[in-house]
Amino acid sequence: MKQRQSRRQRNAPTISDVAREAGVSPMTVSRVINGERNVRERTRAEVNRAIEVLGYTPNRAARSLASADQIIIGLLYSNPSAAYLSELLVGGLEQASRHNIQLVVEKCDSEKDAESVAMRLVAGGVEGILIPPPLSDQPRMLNLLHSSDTPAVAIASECVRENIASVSIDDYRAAYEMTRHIIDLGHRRIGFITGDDNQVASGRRLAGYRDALAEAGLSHGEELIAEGRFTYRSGLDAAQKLFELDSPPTAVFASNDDMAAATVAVAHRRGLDVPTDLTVCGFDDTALATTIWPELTTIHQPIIEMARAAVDLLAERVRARRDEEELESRHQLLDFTLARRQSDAPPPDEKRRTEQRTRVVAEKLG
Amino acid sequence: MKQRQSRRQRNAPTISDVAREAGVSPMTVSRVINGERNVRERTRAEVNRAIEVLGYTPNRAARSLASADQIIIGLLYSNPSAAYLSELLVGGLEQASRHNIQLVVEKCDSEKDAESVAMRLVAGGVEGILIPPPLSDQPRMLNLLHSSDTPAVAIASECVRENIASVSIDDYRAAYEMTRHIIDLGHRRIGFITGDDNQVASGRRLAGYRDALAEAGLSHGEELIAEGRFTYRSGLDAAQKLFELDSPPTAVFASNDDMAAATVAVAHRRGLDVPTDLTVCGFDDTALATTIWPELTTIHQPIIEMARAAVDLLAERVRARRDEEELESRHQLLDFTLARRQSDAPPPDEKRRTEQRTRVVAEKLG
DNA sequence: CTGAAAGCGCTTACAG
DNA sequence: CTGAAAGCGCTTACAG
Repeated sequence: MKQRQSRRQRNAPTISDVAREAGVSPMTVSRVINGERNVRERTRAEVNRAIEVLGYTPNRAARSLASADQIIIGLLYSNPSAAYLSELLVGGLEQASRHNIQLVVEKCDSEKDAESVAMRLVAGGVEGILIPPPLSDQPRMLNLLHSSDTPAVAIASECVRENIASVSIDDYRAAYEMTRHIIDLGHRRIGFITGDDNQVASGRRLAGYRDALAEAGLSHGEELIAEGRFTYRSGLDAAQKLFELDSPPTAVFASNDDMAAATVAVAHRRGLDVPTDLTVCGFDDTALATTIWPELTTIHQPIIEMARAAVDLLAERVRARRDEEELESRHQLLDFTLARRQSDAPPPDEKRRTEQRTRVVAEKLG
Repeated sequence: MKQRQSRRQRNAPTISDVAREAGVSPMTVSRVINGERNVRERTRAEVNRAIEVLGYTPNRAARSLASADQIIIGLLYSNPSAAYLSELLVGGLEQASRHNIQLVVEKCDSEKDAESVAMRLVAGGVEGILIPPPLSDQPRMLNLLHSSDTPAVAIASECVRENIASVSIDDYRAAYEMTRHIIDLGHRRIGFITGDDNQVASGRRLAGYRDALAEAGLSHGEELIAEGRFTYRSGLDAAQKLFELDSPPTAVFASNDDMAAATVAVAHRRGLDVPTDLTVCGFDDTALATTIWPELTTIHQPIIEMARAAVDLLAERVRARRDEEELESRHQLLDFTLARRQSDAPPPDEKRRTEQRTRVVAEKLG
């Protein structure tokens, strides 16, 4: 009879080696490893000695296969924010591997697609789902997760659902502080470009801006608030509108970096220097913020940490679900920072502003 | 007889479920999953359908337990290209998990840091390293990997080292084809903004531009070639220089999107419409290309596929190394595509161009 | 307190 | 090109 060739490649000692060395069964070794108490003290000591002698380390793959304690969670993303995604993945993967959690990353194309991909993931054994923006702001998506009772954590969204947790920064507070920062520089007429109506963050950022102004006694009408939709294109139009005001702002705070960049472009076309003639601030701290010139003062979100926190939160929920515990939804807020760069400055003095306005008018006439 | 209670906790589909669904043996499913080629096309299709239907994901623990051949590789990146990174991760992770390879993603801050992180990875059991740009263009990094005899694959770099493989697109060919595209639109004076001197791709892109012009009998002096360094800022200066020529170009081909975007900005400041008055093309197809207005015509690199290919190549090299085989370095070229968008058009007719030039001069004098 | 048996989900080695 | 069998290293469920 030919001997079947062994399949072992590494020759690390196994639980059976330890058992043989200690003169017990593998089961007993397993008990000792796992700290179960129903093992006679002498037996335990003997096993520990054998472990020591052989330099035994349990095989992780075998453990999680046998115990079925591995958690698989999914990260479902749609295309828009690629720069965002990279940080998300870095943070998420790190935390997942640390806790022996398998993170399945899936892309979907449309909103419709997202729902079917989510259901396929769940059908495929994924026990919880991580939803980054912009998916985390789609009511249908959240409703689906909610009604299918799938543990889920929404990132950078505070959409409240009973059984969905979230991790985000305090958009209201961040917008408030940015506005304060601009006020402290000496600005009195501060324009604002809003974000997309159907993202929750948009409203919060606007509210932060409003409250900071009100608190400083600078409330003015609605003319300094221009509507945007988070796209560069919409920022172009919104900035245009602000500059055409009879008394244009000396600073513009846009609800994201794309629109802030668009504002800088429009300012340049009109011959305004940033920040000497105009302060422009953004939100999000995407790659664009440090690509263009001048680099944008903006709000930085700790995306990597948010991803880590989201993984932890989700793992906790998945375990709770396995144990059939009820878990209330939890909304975790992480700290943002105000990244100050080259696009802000005190307002131009009155003389320079008059010169400018004259120049612009002259060009129009010419 | 009492039925023994099942131990399965999650009810994820297994390889047997897929096999049953597809009407084959688990072995065949395993072959399909692992991309072995000795499976009939029809069988393979059927298995893939079953996988899709059930939403099957292989259990990692079981795989690595059974195969005992788990490979750990590292992806070492430095900060610059975040949008790039996300695609890299998506492609790399997917392929890695497919082949049961553990991908350790590590970030480093500086070039110096990169070297120590690389060595730490290797000391910690990582058997091969993936190097994306801009690290893949740093001679010291490559030399280190080379001399420490660590299997490595450089992405988007064709730096030749004996034992380092690479995956990239044909930068020369891509630049050649973009230049041809601009010529075919009718342009005769085509400006070029170069990339950073110390990246290999820069030279190749320039050569592609040069050869396309020469072939079309359009070679002119060096005046239409402006030096850039891949940054937005350097693009601003380079574009400025091109526009100040006595006979400025009607089209500008920048060596990357950042500099193309800068060119658009400068054109706008000078009152030139893109693409009516000026065609601007970029390279890389980063997020910026579709953020700004007009969206840029540019060269798209299949980054996700490059990452996949890089993982495969690296795994092959790690295995070869385990078996103590010699493997010569391999340089794999993938296909790029020319993404045509809104920033290119035929050259303005002569009349309009004269008007423009007059306007610009008038502004200067005024 | 201890152990024999079965099984986790996959792959290797072999046979057709 | 396909499959039956054995085994990876551990744990669960059960029986003493």
